[in-house]
Amino acid sequence: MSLGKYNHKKVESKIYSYWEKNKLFKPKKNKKSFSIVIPPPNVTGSLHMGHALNNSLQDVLTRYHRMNNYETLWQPGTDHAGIATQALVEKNLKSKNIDKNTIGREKFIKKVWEWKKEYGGKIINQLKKLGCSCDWSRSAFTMDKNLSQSVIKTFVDLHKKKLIYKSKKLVNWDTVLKTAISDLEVEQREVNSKLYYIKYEIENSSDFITIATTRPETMLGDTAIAINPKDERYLKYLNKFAILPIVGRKLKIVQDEYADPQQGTGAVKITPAHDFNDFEVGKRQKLKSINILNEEGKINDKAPKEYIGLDRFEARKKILEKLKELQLFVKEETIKNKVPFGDRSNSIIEPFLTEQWFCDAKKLSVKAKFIVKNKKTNFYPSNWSKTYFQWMNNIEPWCISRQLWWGHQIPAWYGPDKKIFVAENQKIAELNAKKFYKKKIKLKRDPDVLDTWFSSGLWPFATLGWPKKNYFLKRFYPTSVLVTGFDIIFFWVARMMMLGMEFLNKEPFKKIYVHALVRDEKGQKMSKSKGNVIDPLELIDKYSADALRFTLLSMASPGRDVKLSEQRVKGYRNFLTKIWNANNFLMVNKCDLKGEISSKKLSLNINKWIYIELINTKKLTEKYIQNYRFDEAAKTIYKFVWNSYCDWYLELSKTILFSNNKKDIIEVKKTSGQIFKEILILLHPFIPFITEELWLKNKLKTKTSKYLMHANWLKDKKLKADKEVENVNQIITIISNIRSFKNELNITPGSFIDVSIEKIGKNKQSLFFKNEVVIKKLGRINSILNQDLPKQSATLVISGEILKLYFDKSVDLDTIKQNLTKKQSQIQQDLDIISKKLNNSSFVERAPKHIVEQEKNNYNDLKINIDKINLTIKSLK
RNA sequence: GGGCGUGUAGUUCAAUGGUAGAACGCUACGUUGACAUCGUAGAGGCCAUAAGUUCGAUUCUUAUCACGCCCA
Repeated sequence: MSLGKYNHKKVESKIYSYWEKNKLFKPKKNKKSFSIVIPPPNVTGSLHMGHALNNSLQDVLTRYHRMNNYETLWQPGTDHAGIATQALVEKNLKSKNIDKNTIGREKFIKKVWEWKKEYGGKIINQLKKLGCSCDWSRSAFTMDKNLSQSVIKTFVDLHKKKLIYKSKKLVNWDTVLKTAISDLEVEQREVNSKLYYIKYEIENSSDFITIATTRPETMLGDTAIAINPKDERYLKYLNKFAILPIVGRKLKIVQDEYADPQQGTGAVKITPAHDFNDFEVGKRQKLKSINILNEEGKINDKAPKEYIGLDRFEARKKILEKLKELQLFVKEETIKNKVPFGDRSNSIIEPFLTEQWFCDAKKLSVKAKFIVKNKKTNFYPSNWSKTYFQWMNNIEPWCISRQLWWGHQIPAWYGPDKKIFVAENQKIAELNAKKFYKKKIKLKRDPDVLDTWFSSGLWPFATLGWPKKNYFLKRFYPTSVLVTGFDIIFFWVARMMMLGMEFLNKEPFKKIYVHALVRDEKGQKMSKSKGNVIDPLELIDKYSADALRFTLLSMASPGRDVKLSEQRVKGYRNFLTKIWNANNFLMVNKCDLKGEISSKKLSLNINKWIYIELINTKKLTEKYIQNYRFDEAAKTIYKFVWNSYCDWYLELSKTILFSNNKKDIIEVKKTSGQIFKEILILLHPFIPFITEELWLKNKLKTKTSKYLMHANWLKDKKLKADKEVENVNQIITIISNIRSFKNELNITPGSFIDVSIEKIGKNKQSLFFKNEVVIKKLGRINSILNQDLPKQSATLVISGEILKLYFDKSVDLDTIKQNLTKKQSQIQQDLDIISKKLNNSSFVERAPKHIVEQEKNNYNDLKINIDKINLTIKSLK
């Protein structure tokens, strides 16, 4: 009888709409609370494998706690992704021949909002496909009004505390995006470069000093040459001047430790406006900084005419040509060096002298470090705290202003004399200005916006309502756990810790679970350019969201990358089918999922056995979830459902279901149904769709809800394993042994045989007779005899007990002997090892007693076994 | 240069100071009372190398060799 196949496509969308319609994602008042804030995906983004893993993990935790009497909030939302979004909308407009500068800031921002309204929900819908049980009614966006207010308040407060300040410094400048970016957004890449050696003439002399540089174009901004104080080669030039080629500027020759005698020629040109090290030298030596670039990376009017307007790389070429012409070019060497690239624009980053807003991260880091050191916040795996400290200990001022339009505009206004008024809004700023200037003054607002991570840094409390002290903030802050990838520990986690501690004086998360990256099956990072990207939505379409989730979860071992292959997803799809079919079996046999049967009242050994297996599985699963070992948790349930329940229990139970014993049949129907119901509950956090579907299909319900999503996990029940339960394990061993034996002897597995247990001790014989029906059915046995038959038999030894099997066709004695001999030598090997140990007096003396005892028992067991085998081999001769 | 991590079955990964496990793949065979997206059985490992600690090391320590990532 076929009961139809599982159609995940229909089921998953249907089930999700039920949950949504019935508002099951909202927190329900309960004793304890549990909260997670989602790492907000970029509003421009679409779901990739990293999101799939990250959110599957969060959903397991959320659903698990929701089903365990926690008032549970999974706070969702998206990030406005300043640069990415602006670039995207800009490109869209460009394709319509609209330039953002002609329509102006206000209209452009309107366009961005329009774009957001139309396409910004994409990733949210994709998260829904994955089954995420976020409270969507609370969905937040970093540019929302209330979040913007938190951002402004944060800025103003930090400014008041002098933790935010404006300063003229070298920053990392992206010449494509025309904005400053933070250190973290710069990627150092090793590339093949050339080191050029250039002669600078010494003033009033025929001498030259040779310097080496990879960036000759910056010489236009040179203001000194540095030599190491210990470098005797150059002492003669001290306090003299060199003449900057092409430009003709006089450069002071200064002593500075920064000049490394081992590097290049040991003399180094100093360009304070275009190199971070040179900038420091410039400060020490009180040098002028001459900026020779404009914001597009082109040479500006501080340079000789012929170079003005040239791109930096064009200028490099021209300058080298000119130097050759002037015979000041010495040589070039091919070298490898690290060059900074912008992670968004992929262009070479320029150190660029500008005025920017900075946040004093060093001061903010103090409390953030303290809280982790004191274990109020713990990393899982704990090693990540090292990464966290390493960065925190070497923290630099955080450049927070960006020359963009899309983002939180900095709440700073300028008077005509550039006096800065930082305030929550223009009115207050103007009021302050009025006080300051003693008259009404028109102020100009800072055009820059804040780094997107600045607002993301407020995420765990701003989304809960801060600075308002409402119910959600009180109930759910600090959040229980943050689930995130290691790649944003600095970007995001560290900043939330700093800002959370600064403003709420409480850690934003109690735990930080750091998961790995998802790679392809060969271990390569997935990237569009490599073409090895596996689209989670395609896998969902093909195999279901449940299968994808289960795959990702069972592969999420700590400290290891997830190497995803489609085969695995397929395998777990089969698991879903298995569950579906098990349900079909229960339906066909009218098993009772709704009835309750007390575990204490169970009388059949197989029922007790499966019940105990269930309890153990549940305990283990709980332990693993609490330790964030989702891989082990998934494995544990998988094994229980497939092996214990489907392979053994359901098979064993058939002997009763198809018998005439009404009382036993009822007990089996109830037990099989109840265990299955518990399986649905256990599995729900991992594979929510199919479990909910089966729950609804069976019309199961709890006191408060008809949805599985709001059911509770099995309460701890105690059931002790008694001898009868142990017997089930023995029965399984016996059946397995008989099956393998037949297989080894090439006996058709389907054929029925007779078995004699005459040689088995009387007390153990009862096991066979008490469980005769089961052993006969699954072992395919005609009759179990307590007397050997007068015909040819094959001898099988199972844990030291001898069984005689009678086959219809004659059996090759040699094969049996071979088999026994093989087993004999295996056991002998083990025995040798153990006896060696037991004969070692220092082992017996020093090893813990229970280990010695255990080894002795092992020895005895093996000895009995091998003796029986030896006897059997002899009897075969 | 500093830091972190990983080397275990064909593959992907577990576990463990006391006889090495799983999944997938592979091989053979199919018993129609849920399931071939299945069942039963089977093959597969000097636990990277070397030394040390220990009664005992795949597990702890150190070194070496590979590979990966982060920071400078």
